[in-house]
Amino acid sequence: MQQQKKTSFQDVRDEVMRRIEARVWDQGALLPTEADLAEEFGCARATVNRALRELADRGILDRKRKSGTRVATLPVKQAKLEIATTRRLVEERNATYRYALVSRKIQAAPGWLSSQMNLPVDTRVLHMEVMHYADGQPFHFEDRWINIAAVPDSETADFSETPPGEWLLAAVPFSNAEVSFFASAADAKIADYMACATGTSLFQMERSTWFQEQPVTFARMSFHPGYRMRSRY
Amino acid sequence: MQQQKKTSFQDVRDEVMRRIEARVWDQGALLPTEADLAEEFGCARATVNRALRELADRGILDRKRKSGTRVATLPVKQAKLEIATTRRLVEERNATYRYALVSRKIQAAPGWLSSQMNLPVDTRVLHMEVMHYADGQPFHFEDRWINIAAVPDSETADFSETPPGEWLLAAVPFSNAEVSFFASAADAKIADYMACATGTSLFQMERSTWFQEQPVTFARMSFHPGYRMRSRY
DNA sequence: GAGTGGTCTAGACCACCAC
DNA sequence: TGGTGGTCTAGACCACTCT
Repeated sequence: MQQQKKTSFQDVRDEVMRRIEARVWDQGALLPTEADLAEEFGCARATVNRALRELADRGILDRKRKSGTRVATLPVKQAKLEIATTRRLVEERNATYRYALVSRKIQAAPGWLSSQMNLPVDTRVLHMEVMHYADGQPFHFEDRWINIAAVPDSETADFSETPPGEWLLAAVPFSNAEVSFFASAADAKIADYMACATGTSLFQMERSTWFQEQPVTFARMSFHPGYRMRSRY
Repeated sequence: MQQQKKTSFQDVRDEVMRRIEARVWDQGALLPTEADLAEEFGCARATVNRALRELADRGILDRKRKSGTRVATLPVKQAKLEIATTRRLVEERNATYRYALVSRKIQAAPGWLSSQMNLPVDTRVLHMEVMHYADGQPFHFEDRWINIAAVPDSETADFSETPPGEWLLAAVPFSNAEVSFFASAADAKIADYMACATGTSLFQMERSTWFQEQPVTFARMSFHPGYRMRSRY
């Protein structure tokens, strides 16, 4: 039996993390320089650099040229939320996914939408209401608005089988989005679709999407009563 | 005027991203090998590697040994949520933060908590209820449970001035957490503290925290009516 | 077996910034 | 102005996995 031949950046990263947790280096403490650590661990400086960079990306370390590397004082933690299609959300729960197009209409953008998406007034938009089901139970109701100018094909696309979210993901694969989560009471229409009482507290998500600075779509999703969005960090 | 001397990994990353957006490489398409790209861009293979690795970390590319690098077909997008102290949340809104300790009691862990945090039954826990205000308006109500065995100092700590969340961040700086977000109706007690009607739909967050496999704390936070949690990706 | 990404090395130069 | 992290290079070997 002999030791692993080389020191990997994971080894360095894990050992540094261990020392931080063990308070060998307390919050705000200055770490040795990359060169010193490289010597201690018997590896190249680039290896130490990659290890420390990864911890800095996670917010565990603060790094500054000349000043050196310090343990972050108020670690800013980040929870990562996976934003997937509804189909995937449902199937991850081992439930059967079903989708229904409720309504579809081309119209001029209402004022609140123009302002929300930063669209010129009276832009032509495609408005759809759709429902997603998990094992036949209401999963969420989706109010979807698409800027036709940004995605001309949407005007003639068939959304009776393919949910607009999935269609857009294929049509505009790499977009930027702004998302917000909140709670609100079910109005009569949504209560009807969700098969719950009016006024029931529902988890909701709104998302605005851009592709190369151009507004593409806005969606409001109202989840079934009791829905939880989970994450680890 | 002359060109920048060297090709940076950012240059490579941005150019690859540009080609993906321009559909030069469509979804699922196989990219050239690292060696080929290095030659094309006139840089070292390590530079290409770093650029592609960064895009793979973002979920834009799928990489496999032997198979090569492909444009991800269903880009799994990740929204990053910053989990900060309530003080910071409030001050980011340019509001004045105020905190109040409502109740503090040491007791045996109730069954639901034992099961939630994976604690032995009847473990001694510190239970606190606290309120956070923004410009004097209720911001959120916090139901906080601390495993005294994991953080012995908590038993004698003074929480009349320092919120438990901030105290714990200093006491147990690098922990793992599981968080869930949902909507529920305000009960009588919370409605009272939040100065809203019973039954009002509130955005809520629950967080369980561990440090080195040991359960540390559980908190349920009920935000004021209308609260939105935002993120970009 | 062979092709591809994953990683490490040793050295070098640069950019930033506290002193 | 010097010290520190940021990055690039050229080469090498390894690990995974497809065929």
